[in-house]
Amino acid sequence: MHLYENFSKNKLFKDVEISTLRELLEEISYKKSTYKKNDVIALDGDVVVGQYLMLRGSVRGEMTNYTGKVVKIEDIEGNQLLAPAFLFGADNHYPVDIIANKESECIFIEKSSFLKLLHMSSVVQNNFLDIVAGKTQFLSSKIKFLTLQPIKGKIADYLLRRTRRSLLNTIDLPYSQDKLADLFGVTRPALTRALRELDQSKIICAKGKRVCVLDRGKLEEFVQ
Amino acid sequence: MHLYENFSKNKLFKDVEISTLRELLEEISYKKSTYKKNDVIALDGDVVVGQYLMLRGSVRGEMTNYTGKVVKIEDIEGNQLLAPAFLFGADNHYPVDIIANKESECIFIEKSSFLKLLHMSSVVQNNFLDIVAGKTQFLSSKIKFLTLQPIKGKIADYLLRRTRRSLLNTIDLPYSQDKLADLFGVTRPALTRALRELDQSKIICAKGKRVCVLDRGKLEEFVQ
DNA sequence: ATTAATCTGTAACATATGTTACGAAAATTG
DNA sequence: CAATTTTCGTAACATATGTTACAGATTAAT
Repeated sequence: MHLYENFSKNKLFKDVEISTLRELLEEISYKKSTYKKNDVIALDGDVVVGQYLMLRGSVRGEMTNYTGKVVKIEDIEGNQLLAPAFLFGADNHYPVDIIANKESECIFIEKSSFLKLLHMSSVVQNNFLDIVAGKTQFLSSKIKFLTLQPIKGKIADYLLRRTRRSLLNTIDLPYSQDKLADLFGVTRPALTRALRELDQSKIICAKGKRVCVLDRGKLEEFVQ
Repeated sequence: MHLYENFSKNKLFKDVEISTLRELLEEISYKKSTYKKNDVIALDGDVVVGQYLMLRGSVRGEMTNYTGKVVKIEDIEGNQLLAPAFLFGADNHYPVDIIANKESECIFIEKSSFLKLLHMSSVVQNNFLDIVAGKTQFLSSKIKFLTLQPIKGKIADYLLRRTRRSLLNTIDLPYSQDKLADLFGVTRPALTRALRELDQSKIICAKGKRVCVLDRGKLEEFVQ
């Protein structure tokens, strides 16, 4: 598969024909990098001088403080932009550490080239605006999630969202409890404790990574 | 002063000549509303069907949960956009309650008109992108502020930022402790307690709204 | 100036979560 | 399969913050 086809799956190029995309890309310069698991792509505070487009793989954005507390903000999988909102606006610094979850491949486009790209195509420009707006929306809900509810609320929120569409009430957690604790901004023993208590109250049945929602109504009461 | 001059102070129209602005505004329709103190401009969850531009006044955006816990996200003063990132992207719902702090005046532009406005002027379009990006940046730092540090860290962060540029180490808090507690996402007695403890440790001197930083170094240790 | 409303300091107590530590279970690696 | 590493369950204890309540201080309204 040629690089263009990889590019074209990126949300930035939604509704852009491959032929158009080829023309666009011929006008700008970019470079490709490959990252191994746990490689650091960018550090919190680094100056943002261009835009990363992920072609394949998985990376995570996480915040840490001096004491080592971690809050994972999100996993970014596949064909996305990294930190899209930080090339513009007043504060051009990465807000998180960006770290590869597994072998990943990115394209880096310098700001001047990226601006050119946006100016050449209003479709790309609109896509970019949608992406940035989506990021703001994501962060808003993240604040709600992180600040407005205690641990059981977060568990309930997390489980209910992930079993909403499936007919089954059972899911396999995609993370270890340790990672999930980072996502919730709490410690691992606290998360385990909360899971155990929900299990003992027969609201969920949690055995390792497999979790089954037994009483949706009661679980909903924890979401705030 | 004519309405146009009020508009032109809005960040959306940065670097737009008044004459150009007049032409732009003649092409689109909008309506003006006035709000009294504590009037609700939009509620969390309402569908976003257009863009509010504030012309004067002060409003706040705050999140609440069912139990009444409040987290004030920000005060928006003067010539700004309200919830700019929520007209685009996938989730077109207000993420917060938007409430007038005092008598305020807004213009409402429906989405179709607003799109027209963006398409008519690339300067306006760039400004809008900067505004949305700035919002994301603001929310990122908000997450750090709210989740990564305990109360004294928040106080330290707040005080240090506000005395950084001033030669004096003294500031008058612009809010009551009650409002400040909302901004920090904590309860008022907890905030008072923390302030008192910092006062007793001679790190700050807090009497009512007047707060003086006595030991910058020690205060910085609380910021994480 | 008086009254009413709001704000501040305080305290006793409840609760949620963090800290640290350890062994058992499970998964991964050689 | 055995060895190693990671993950999970658990517990005792520490700490931060929430809850509720009340009185004195300050500010705003009449």
